[in-house]
Amino acid sequence: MAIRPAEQLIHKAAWLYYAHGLRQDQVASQLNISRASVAMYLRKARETGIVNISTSTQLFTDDVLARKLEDALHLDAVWIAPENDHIADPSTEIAVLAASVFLELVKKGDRIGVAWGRTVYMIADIMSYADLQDVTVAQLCGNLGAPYSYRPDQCTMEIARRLNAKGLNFYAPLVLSTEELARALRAEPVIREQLSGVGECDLALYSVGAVDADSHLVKCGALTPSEMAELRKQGAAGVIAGQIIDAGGKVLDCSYNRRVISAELASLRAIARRLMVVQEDSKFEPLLAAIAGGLCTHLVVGARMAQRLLDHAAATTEKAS
Amino acid sequence: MAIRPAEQLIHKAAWLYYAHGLRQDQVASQLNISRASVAMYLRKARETGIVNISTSTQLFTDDVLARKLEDALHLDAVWIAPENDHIADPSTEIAVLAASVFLELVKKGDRIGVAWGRTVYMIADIMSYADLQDVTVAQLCGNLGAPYSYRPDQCTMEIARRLNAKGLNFYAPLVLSTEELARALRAEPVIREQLSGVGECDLALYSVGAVDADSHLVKCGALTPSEMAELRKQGAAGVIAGQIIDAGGKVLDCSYNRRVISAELASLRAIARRLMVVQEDSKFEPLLAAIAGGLCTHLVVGARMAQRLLDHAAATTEKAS
DNA sequence: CACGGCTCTCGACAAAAGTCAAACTGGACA
DNA sequence: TGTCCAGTTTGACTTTTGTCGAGAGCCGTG
Repeated sequence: MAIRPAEQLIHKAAWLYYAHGLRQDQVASQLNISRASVAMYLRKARETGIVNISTSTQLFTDDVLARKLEDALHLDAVWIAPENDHIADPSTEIAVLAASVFLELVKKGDRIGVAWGRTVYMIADIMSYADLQDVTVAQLCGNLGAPYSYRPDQCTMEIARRLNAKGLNFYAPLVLSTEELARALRAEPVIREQLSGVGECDLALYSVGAVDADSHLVKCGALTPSEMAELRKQGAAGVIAGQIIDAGGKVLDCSYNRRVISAELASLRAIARRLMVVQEDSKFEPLLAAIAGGLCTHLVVGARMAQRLLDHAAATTEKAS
Repeated sequence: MAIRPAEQLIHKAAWLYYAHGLRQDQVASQLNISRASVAMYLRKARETGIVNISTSTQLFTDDVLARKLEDALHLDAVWIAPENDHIADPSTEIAVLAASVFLELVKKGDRIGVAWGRTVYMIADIMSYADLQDVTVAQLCGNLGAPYSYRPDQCTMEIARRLNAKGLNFYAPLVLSTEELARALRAEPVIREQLSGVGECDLALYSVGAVDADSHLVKCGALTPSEMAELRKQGAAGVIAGQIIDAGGKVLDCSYNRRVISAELASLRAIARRLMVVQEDSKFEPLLAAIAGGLCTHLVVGARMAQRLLDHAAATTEKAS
């Protein structure tokens, strides 16, 4: 990890330019190189996270709607991505926002737990690089050899790479074929240690999955569409870190869940900051379930979803009174 | 604290430009304003800390010398500002570095204790703005009505202003004329509360003062040159947050110290991260005393001072063996 | 209602930064 | 030793950004 001479130069150029406010040609003459090289070094510095340019995400919390949602759902912070007509792709907007929010929440020395899914991977993919020292990114659930790029281990590793952090992968499959095997595996020292480490995380990043044929669990072969439909009838409302939860946000009592190797919900709740990001409007019920289960303290959603959540909360309190 | 419409625009422009990577003219057409206005908004955004551009200070820790110092003095981290011939003003360089380091160490929700002095004020003055929410900057010692701009309360307030944080000033003078009065004042609920709050700080920022006629304490009239000389004879080695310490880093047993209203050294040591910045080469002995007293976990110094510290440490261990 | 004083905005120009093909390095290898 | 290659570095060019003075709107005031 010793700094290579080339990197030295990048650091120096970045320092002179960004911290001292010199112009590129001044930096160039200080370092005895051409201005073009300086420009190149600076680009590298930005790309690798040697310099960090971050914009405050205040704008998205200062929304009245966001404040109301925080109150109504008892969340620590809510960010709402606008979904006007002239915004090309709301779901990308949400991911960009989520990436910014995430970077704002990460601190040096943190241990971060990440789950997986299209959303999480999209955030990882969009996220800018940062040079955080002493950060660990830990996988929250077992692996699934999916034909997609967003496998659990890939989500973890990509985020670790972006933050220049240590990636901690899970050495187990997400689902096993029998409950005994899952139990036995969970008792393995390596796995047990990893699972118990979840509660020591300072920050979690995940989304919530839908309980339908489009779910990752189905796409990746962990469950068949009919099994999924059956679970739904039994009360499945959402998927968190590979586990099925009911409308109350509790682990559903079913064979599938007993065969899963993943972080216990109690461990997740022990994480101080739990950032949940939901892109799809269709994930309304799953999100409600996750919130009911206290699985989220920080929330990033689109404007439509936010409105729906607020309407629902209002209707619920009205009914109660 | 509600966002004004103008600030809304600044936020939006900053977001589109920095987070989405649009060009200024694209931002301008999105927001239906001229490109010149966008440029102006972006400057404001940078100036007010809505966007944060920070460069990693790795370069200055990755120095071999820095590593050795960390080991030799048992410090958590050391940053060394270069002092080559072509660096115009080493002391400014140290302050710039210290400001960056400081911003890197601050986290949201932190409570920060700051002492005072030329160095601290210079850091505050040089420090770029940031939009940290939920940060408190607390004054570590009583006030001194000095004919300088770097009064204790001003150091505190300026840093608070830069971070967009809450400033917590001390409602007491630094030195009183009698010990009784100091004791009585320390017992006052307001003051007592403030003093006991020091230990709850997450981060401290201070320098160490010299024990000579140039000391702030003398310049500001807290002590006469001859009193200072007398204290020196009694073993005074440095000044920390307005208090005189001996070579071992302990509070010197003297009337002056008993008349001072300031954070107890034990409270200071209870702060997890203690950033000490020393600009002047002449403050070698005071710095040694501060380090001996465990008053510093993170250190920013110039190259010459670093070398001297290391030589001293080597000599000391040699003698011991 | 006309008048300064004020802020905000814009167009045009100047300055700075980004980019690219070509030249140049310093090994690795035949 | 020569040649090839991958990665830098550079000068020249283009694009983007910063700035400044002029003008437009907008108060409170005489």
